[in-house]
Amino acid sequence: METKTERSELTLAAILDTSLAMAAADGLDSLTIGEVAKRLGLSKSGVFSRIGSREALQAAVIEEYSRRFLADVFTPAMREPRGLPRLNAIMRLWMQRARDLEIERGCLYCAGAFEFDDREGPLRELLLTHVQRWRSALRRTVLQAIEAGHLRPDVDPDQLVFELDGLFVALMREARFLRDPRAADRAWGAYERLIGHLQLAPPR
Amino acid sequence: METKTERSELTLAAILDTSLAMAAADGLDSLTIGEVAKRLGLSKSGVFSRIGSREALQAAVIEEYSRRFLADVFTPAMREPRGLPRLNAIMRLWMQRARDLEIERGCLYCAGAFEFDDREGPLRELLLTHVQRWRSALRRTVLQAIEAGHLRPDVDPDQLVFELDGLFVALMREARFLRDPRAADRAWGAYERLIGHLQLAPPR
DNA sequence: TGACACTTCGCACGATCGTGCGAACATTCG
DNA sequence: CGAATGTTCGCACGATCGTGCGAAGTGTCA
Repeated sequence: METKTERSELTLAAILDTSLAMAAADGLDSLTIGEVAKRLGLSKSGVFSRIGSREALQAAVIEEYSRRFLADVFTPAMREPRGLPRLNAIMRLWMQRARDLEIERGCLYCAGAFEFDDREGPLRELLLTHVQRWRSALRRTVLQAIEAGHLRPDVDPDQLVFELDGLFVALMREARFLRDPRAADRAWGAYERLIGHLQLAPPR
Repeated sequence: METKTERSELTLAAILDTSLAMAAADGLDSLTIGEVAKRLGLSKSGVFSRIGSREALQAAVIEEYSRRFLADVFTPAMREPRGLPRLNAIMRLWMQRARDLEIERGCLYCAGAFEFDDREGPLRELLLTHVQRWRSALRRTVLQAIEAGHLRPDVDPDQLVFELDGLFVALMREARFLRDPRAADRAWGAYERLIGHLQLAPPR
């Protein structure tokens, strides 16, 4: 069955893709309708009529980013067995996505966090929801690794989630602001050392 | 001797203080002359004539932030003996400043890093200079701790600086975006565990 | 007192932003 | 073919931005 892709859906997808790149790089604030239109060779009102409003576009960008993030990192890792193997897969895929894409394009979860840390409103709420949903998934995986006996039973899952998630914010800053090409290696090294100390049977 | 504080210097100091608060909270981008004027009860052109240009104000804010940061964290820590005591003092004062001030006002080094990660220009250069100067000081302290035999000789100082600095970016995000009141405790706990594994004589 | 320096204000400018509206265009259907 | 539907554009609006310029206020000193 051929999906009835109307022309509008194609332009909408193009708008979303361009907007995603702009927002990840410079933040959701500097995502302007005029700039999106210019990059796509459309008129400002042409873009506007597709998206309804600027805030709707920003919300759509957040949703789309979350969708791709989960598809790249979480979904493939779910094929690994529960516990430490799955946690390792998550971290490996996460870092791989960072190395292949986000060091160039930027990470919306990182940039957005510092944009919306003091601002109230539906966009903050939406971003927060997605970030916390991801952290819950991470926490669940950590708990399974403890239950499976892969990690020491006295591991505090919230503390570990804080450190794992924080590692990525640190990686993004190191790679994109300081522009240190060794950032990805440093982040992976930090993870290996961290998880090594928390395993039940230490590696050696 | 009474310093000849002209009226203009007082208003300039007030402008700088207000601007610093605005920039730390919402970023240097959303630091607008009109908003500064409104908060101070001045006219827009009154503010403008004091600062010369918007970019000059942003640059002055970066300088002032660095000055206060060093005065709060680095200068007092220099009174501690070289090596691990001084490193511990730095981390304690840094976290204390975070807890007392920056969780409320925001951290310019963190917010600025994600604002200027993809943008070129003199402001990026200025911010980068100050951040790297701070990291150099941190690195020097780590090296002294290794030389003094407080830390294991195989410690990679750049890796450690990455993790220490990254801990703060993670702390800021956790406290300000996710608004977790346990963020400061988690960051301090992560530091203690990290440094505990790198000491020559492990604590036990 | 009048002259002068300094500080601040009122006002206007061009640019850019989001948004609304009616016209132009393409496509499909009767 | 004409009518209808959906997509995009041109244009205008009010708001806000940084900036420039001349006038008003405020103080100091001859």
